[in-house]
Amino acid sequence: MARPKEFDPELATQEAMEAFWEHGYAATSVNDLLAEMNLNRGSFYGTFGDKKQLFLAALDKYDEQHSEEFRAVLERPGSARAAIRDWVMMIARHCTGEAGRRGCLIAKAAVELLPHDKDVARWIQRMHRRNERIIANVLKRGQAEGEINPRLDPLVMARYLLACAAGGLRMLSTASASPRDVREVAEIILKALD
Amino acid sequence: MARPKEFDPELATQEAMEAFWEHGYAATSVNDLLAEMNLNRGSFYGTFGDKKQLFLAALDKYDEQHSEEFRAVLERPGSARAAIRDWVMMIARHCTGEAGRRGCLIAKAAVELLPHDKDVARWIQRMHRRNERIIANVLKRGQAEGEINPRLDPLVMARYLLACAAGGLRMLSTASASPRDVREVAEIILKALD
DNA sequence: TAAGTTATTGACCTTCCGTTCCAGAACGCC
DNA sequence: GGCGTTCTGGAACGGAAGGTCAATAACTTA
Repeated sequence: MARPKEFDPELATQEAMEAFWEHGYAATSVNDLLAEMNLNRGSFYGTFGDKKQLFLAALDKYDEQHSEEFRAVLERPGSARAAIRDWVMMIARHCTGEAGRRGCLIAKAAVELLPHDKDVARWIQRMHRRNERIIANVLKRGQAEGEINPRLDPLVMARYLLACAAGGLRMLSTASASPRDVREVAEIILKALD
Repeated sequence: MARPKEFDPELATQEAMEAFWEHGYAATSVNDLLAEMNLNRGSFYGTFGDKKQLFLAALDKYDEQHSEEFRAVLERPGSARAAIRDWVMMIARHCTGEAGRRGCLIAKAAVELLPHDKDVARWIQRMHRRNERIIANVLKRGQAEGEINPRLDPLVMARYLLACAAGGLRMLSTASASPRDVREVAEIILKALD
């Protein structure tokens, strides 16, 4: 019973996410965002509150899209061990080429804002725990089915995999390592499952 | 044969480094720097050129101080294997408590500036290659002395250790993992040397 | 002590920052 | 077709950003 929006907030959030992903939080000005989102200031502040709230929405959108991709691999039926392997190799692929250059939005947010921003700190910690749990569950299944060394602690191992794959391989990409270099390191990471 | 500076440029660079380390590049304004360095604008621009040049100088200073600490452990005489182990555990210690909260200035610089800043990109790549070389040399020595599996490729292994220790453990610290969590993951990383 | 050089100081410049506000336009409902 | 409500477009805000500049001060050398 009022004038409808002329833009799609979901699509606009997507554009904002891409902009933040490319340039980081501080280096993306509201003007940049308006241009990328094809919005004017009134619509921007009326819909999204302010820059910070939009950033958190962009984090949600990023996680939504990427966690879905990862969970599809990790939680598929069949070999748990192969699922872990494919997940690590998927990250390795994300760490080279164009996608690798951009890095991971969540990691960028953590480095740029986490020490001082309590909202972002909470958000990141929540995601990290969730991811640990997802991987630990796959490991437990692999242990139950005899594919993974049953003497390993699933939660510690999940932490290891998450840190080395999501953190370590990303670091290689910032050092502009070749796809082959990244794959070689990924293989060593996976050896820990034996 | 002219008026001498009233401040110590080295000390001022140190203060600038701490400020950048704490808040990142973009979020540290020139005004912030002036306050931390106890300088006025004229002296600042006269001595350091501009914000960006000062940042590169701060990176140098950071590397100078920290690489010395790491090399002292890595290149000491005695067991190469123990040296690698102590180095990883030293990083683990750096990833908890107050130091862990701040993270690593170089990693922060990489994430914040690398995709778009060619100067920083070059700087980071140079450092990364140097660090790879240092670790690979220790690994080679360990292999020659029969302490480390001789079938491992020293350079690949160096990349692995650097990525997982300097990149992976740092990630745990951003997720505010406990010292014990970090140590457990560090132990798994070191298992790859067997 | 005078000349030459460099450091200090603080005012000042332009540009951009994130945000607010308001007049006008577009819709659903009575 | 008026009415209430929301959205749009853009001007305007105060302040902070990075950087410049000219006047003054402090030192060395001749």
